[in-house]
Amino acid sequence: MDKVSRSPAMTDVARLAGVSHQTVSRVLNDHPNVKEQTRIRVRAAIAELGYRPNRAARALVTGRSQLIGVVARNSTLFGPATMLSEFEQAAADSGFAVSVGSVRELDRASISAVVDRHLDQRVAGLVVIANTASATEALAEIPGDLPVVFIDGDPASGRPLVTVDQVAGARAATRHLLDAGHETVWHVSGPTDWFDSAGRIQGWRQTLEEAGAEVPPLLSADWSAAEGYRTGQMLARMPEVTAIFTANDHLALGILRALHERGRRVPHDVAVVGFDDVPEAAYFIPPLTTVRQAFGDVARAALGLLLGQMRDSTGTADQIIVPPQLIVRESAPGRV
Amino acid sequence: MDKVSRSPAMTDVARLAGVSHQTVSRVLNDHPNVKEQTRIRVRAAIAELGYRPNRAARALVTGRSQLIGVVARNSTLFGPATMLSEFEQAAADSGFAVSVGSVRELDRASISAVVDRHLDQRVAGLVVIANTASATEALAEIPGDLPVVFIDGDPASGRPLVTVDQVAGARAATRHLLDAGHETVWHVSGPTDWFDSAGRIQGWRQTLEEAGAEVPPLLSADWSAAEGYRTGQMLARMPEVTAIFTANDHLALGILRALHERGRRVPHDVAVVGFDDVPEAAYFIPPLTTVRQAFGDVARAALGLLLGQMRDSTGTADQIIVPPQLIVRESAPGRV
DNA sequence: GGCGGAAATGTTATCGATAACATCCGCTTT
DNA sequence: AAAGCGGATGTTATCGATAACATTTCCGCC
Repeated sequence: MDKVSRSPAMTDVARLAGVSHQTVSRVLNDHPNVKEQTRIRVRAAIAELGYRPNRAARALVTGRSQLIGVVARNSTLFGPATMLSEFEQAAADSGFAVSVGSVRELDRASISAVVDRHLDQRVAGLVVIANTASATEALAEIPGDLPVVFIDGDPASGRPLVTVDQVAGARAATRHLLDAGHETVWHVSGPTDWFDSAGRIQGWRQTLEEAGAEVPPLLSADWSAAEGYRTGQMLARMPEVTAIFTANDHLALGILRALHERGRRVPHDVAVVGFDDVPEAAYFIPPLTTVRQAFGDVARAALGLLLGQMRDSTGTADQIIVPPQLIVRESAPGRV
Repeated sequence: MDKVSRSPAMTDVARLAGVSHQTVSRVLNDHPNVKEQTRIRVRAAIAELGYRPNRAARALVTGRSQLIGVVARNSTLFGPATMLSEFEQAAADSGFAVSVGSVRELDRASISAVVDRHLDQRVAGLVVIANTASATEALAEIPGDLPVVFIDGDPASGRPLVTVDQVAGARAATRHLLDAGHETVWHVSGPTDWFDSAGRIQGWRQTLEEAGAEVPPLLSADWSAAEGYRTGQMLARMPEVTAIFTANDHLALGILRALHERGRRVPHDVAVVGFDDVPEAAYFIPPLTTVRQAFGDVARAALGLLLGQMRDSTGTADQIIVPPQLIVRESAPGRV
C-alpha cells in the first residue's frame, strides 16, 4: 500500500515469480540457461506487475545506454529533418531511443560540445550527419570503442558511412538535360564545403566533359530559395542559358520565380532540374523534375551498420551507397 | 596505467583533491556548505582529470535524468520540424538533452508506446506536440508527478501549454482580405481534428460573421501541396471565389498552381493567404502573403514552463499564447 | 547406483552517483 | 567554562540493474 507510487523493480518481479532477481535478469536478456517453465512464470510476473526495466541502472552497470546520439546541423532543411525522423523510427523499432544534438554550425567547437553531451549520456552509438569537412575533423575526439556511423560524410574517409550516391544523381540529372538536346547545363551548387555539394558538382562536371560539352562557370549558393532567386535573376538575363541543374529543390524554386519574372518560360526557354524531391516539388510552377533521395533507406542502413558495430566491435568500415532516382516532371521533360 | 580507458569517477576526483567523494558531489551541485577554498581545490581536480559526471548513476539514485522527452508526430512538416529543432537548442543551453519519440499517427496506442519508451529512460520531463484531440486523450497515463508541457494542444484542457494564437492569426489573415475589398473569404483548412486547424477555422469564421460577410462552405484537406492542388482545381473554376485563406503554405502552393493552370491570375483575380511563412514562401509565384509563427519563442516558452515545473512541482498550469504576425506579400497585397 | 558434467538457479560484488546521518570543530552564549 | 549550535566534512546506505562466482538440480552413463 505504501509504495503505490514506486514502480516495481526486478526484485519485486522475482519475489512474485518465486525466483531470484538474477533469473529475472536472465529472462529479460534472453540467456539460454533458463528452464522454459520458469521463463513463463517470470514473464507472467512481469506482465502482472507492469514491470519495466530501469534503463539508468542498466546503463550504470554496463556503461552503455539504450540511447543513440545523433549529431546534426540545427536545421529545418528537408534532407536533415527527414533523415532524423526516419532514423528515429528505425531506431525505435530496434528498441533504441534517439537523443538529438543539434549544432548551429558544423565547426569544431560546436561539434565537440555536442559530442561531449552525448558522451555524458553514455550513448551506445553515434550517428553523425556530417555534411562538411570541418565536421569530420572535429570528430577525432570520439573514443575509438564507440560505434559511429556517418551519414552524408566524406566517402574517402574510410569510416563507416551511408550516403546517397550524389555523383550518380547529378549525372542522371545532367545526362537527362543533355539528352533533351541542350548544348550544355548550368549548375547552381550548394555550399562548396558540403560533401553533398561536392559530389553533385563532380557528377555534373564529369558528365559534361564526357559528352564533350562546354563546362560553364560554377555558381554556388546556400541551400535557400532566396539565393536561388538571386542567382536566377542573373541566369535569366543570359539568353545562352537553356538548362539549369540546381543542388536542391528550394534553389530551383527561387530560380523558377526569377525566370518567370523575366518572362523566360520553363521548360520552353529554360529547363530546370532540382535535387531532393521535396513533397511540394510536384506543385511548383511548373512541376519540377528532380532527383529523389531515399532518406528512409539511408537511415535504416545507418542503423544497421551501427547495430553491427555494437555486436562485434571489430570495426568493419562498411560503406553503403544508396542510389538516387530521377523523377521527370514538366520543368525538364524528356526529348519530345 | 591500467585504467587509461576508464573515465575518472567521483572518487578519483576526491582522492586528487584530498576530500571525500561527497564533498565533490556537493561542489558539483552547488551546495552552500562548502568552504570556498575546498571548492576551488575540487574544481581544479575536476579540470585536471577531465572529469564528467556519470548521468546514468545520477539518474539511478535520483530517479530522474537530464533528458527531456519529446513526443511528436513523425513528420517532416515545417512546423513540427522547426519546433523540435528550436526546442533542442533551448534545452541544450540549459544542460538538457532531448530524446525524440516520433509517432506515425497520433492515435492512442502509438502515443502510449512512445510515452512508455520515455518513461523507461526516466525522462525529467515531457513535451508533447499534440495537435489532435486523440493525442490529448492518450496522455492520461502520464504519471502525475512528471512535468509535462503541451505545444499546440487544446487550450481548453487546462494543462500547461504553449501555442501560437491560431485564432488571432486566422483573424488577421481574413481581416486582411476583407479589408482589401473582397466580399468574402474561402478557407481551406488542415485536418479538422488538429487543434491548429480548429483555431484557424474559428478565427476565419468569426471574422466573417463579425463583418457580416457570407460564410462559404469549409473545405478541408491534409497539409500537403497535393491536396491544395486538388482543392484548388475546384476553386479555380468558381468565378465567385476571389479570396482564399489556406491553413498552411504548402496548401497555398498547390492552390497557386491550380489557379495558374486555369489562367486565374494571383492576386488580380484571386488573392491567396497562407499560414506558417516557410522560408520558401517569399519565392512562390507570386510571393505569398502568410502568417508567421514564432516557433523559436514557442519552444523557449515551453522549456521555461517545463523547468518551472521541475523546480516546484506545484502544478502551475500556465498557458502561454504567442502572437503570430501577418507577412504581406504579392499574393494578397493590401488595398492598392 | 553413484559419479561427472552441464543446465538451472542463487549469492554476492559492483557500477557511480546522491541521501541521510554522523562527526568534528570553532565560536557564541550564559 | 560548559553547553549549544551550525558550518564543513566524512561515512555509510541506497538506487536497480548486470557480472562473476557459488551452488543446487538433473540427467546419462559406466
